[in-house]
Amino acid sequence: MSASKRDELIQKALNIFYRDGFHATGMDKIVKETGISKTSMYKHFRTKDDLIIATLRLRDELFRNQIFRRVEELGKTPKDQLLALFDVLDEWINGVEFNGCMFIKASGEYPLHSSPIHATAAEHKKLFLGFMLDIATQAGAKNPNELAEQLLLLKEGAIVTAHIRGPEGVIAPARAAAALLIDAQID
Amino acid sequence: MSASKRDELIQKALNIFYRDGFHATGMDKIVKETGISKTSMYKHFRTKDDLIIATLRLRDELFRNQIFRRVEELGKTPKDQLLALFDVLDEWINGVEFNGCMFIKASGEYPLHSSPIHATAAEHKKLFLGFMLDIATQAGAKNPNELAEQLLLLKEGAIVTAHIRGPEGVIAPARAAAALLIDAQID
DNA sequence: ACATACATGTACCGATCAGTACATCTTAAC
DNA sequence: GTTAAGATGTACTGATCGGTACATGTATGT
Repeated sequence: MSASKRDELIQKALNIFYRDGFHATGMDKIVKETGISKTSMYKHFRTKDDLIIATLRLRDELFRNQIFRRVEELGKTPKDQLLALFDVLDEWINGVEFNGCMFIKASGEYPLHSSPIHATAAEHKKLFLGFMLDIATQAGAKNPNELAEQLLLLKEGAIVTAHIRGPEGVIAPARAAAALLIDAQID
Repeated sequence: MSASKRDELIQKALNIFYRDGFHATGMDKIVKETGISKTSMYKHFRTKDDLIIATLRLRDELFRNQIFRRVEELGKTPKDQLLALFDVLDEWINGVEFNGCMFIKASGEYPLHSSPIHATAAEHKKLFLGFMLDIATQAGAKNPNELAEQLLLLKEGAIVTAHIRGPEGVIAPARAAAALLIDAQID
């Protein structure tokens, strides 16, 4: 299977898993919706779980790159970027394809910490926290570890709440809370 | 089926769904682990989805009662109770049976807002927000709606993060953030 | 002993599941 | 034309899925 076919499979499978869930999506549905044959799929992925992990890794890469880029566009200084995260979240949760956090869903469906799928979701969160920590450090936060963690918790809470309830009335209080926390640590 | 048998089924099914997920749990597994026959199950629940909804409703009741009681035990004043929520969360996420939020999992596996299961999860969140709003109002918050929402977002973020990464280093920053937000609104 | 209510046990239905096997097709290079 | 690589299509395996049907067992009241 060519690399481009493999990438196409992962991208399309990602969209289906994100929309419908992991257990609720069988391999036959993926065949039907991607137009890629089952034989081809099993040429690149030993198991369905391996395909799921590949989709999570792609999602991690696309997601962090997108957020990083957007946050840099919207925020001129590191301090501004910390707050800009919530503007980026606002754009996302109000988008038509918003369906919550793929990693939260993955760890919900694969709850054991020993599961490679759960581990991949945990890895994403770790990387994202590192991303936040970098910016908080650059912004001169008094306790960048704490601030990064707090902003991450608000982010996760906002995403989950927007997914369950809908996006209304979620980002404004999150952003206000973030502003307060940021101002408490950064001049 | 007697009421007590029905309650037993719901309680046991709740534990299984919470531990293993909804789609990953078939009716035969529930039969095997509860010792209740399939015929009996279908005497009280038209469908598996109906059983899931019953487990979510029970979970909502037990959860809110438990949190409410514990928060009142740990916090003398409404202001203290707002912060005490995070101590209660700390107890929960460090417990051996902690497996994240059942409602977040449910809405993850049933993403459509039109799904009765998703709607039941959303209802729980709405009720919990109301619970927080009551305490914030009693505590004399300047903007109780905002404060309640912010504390809920921190709570959701803490739960989700503890489930994905493990409980370490989650509640301390959440609690510190909550303290700051509370002090900003309540003398 | 009999009737009734409650419950169990399990075979069965049609469908779907992950993964395998293999025949066949398409394209490209030589 | 031949070979090789990449891919499709689909039947198949054994298992599981939600839900139904029905025979059988148990407990209780009369």
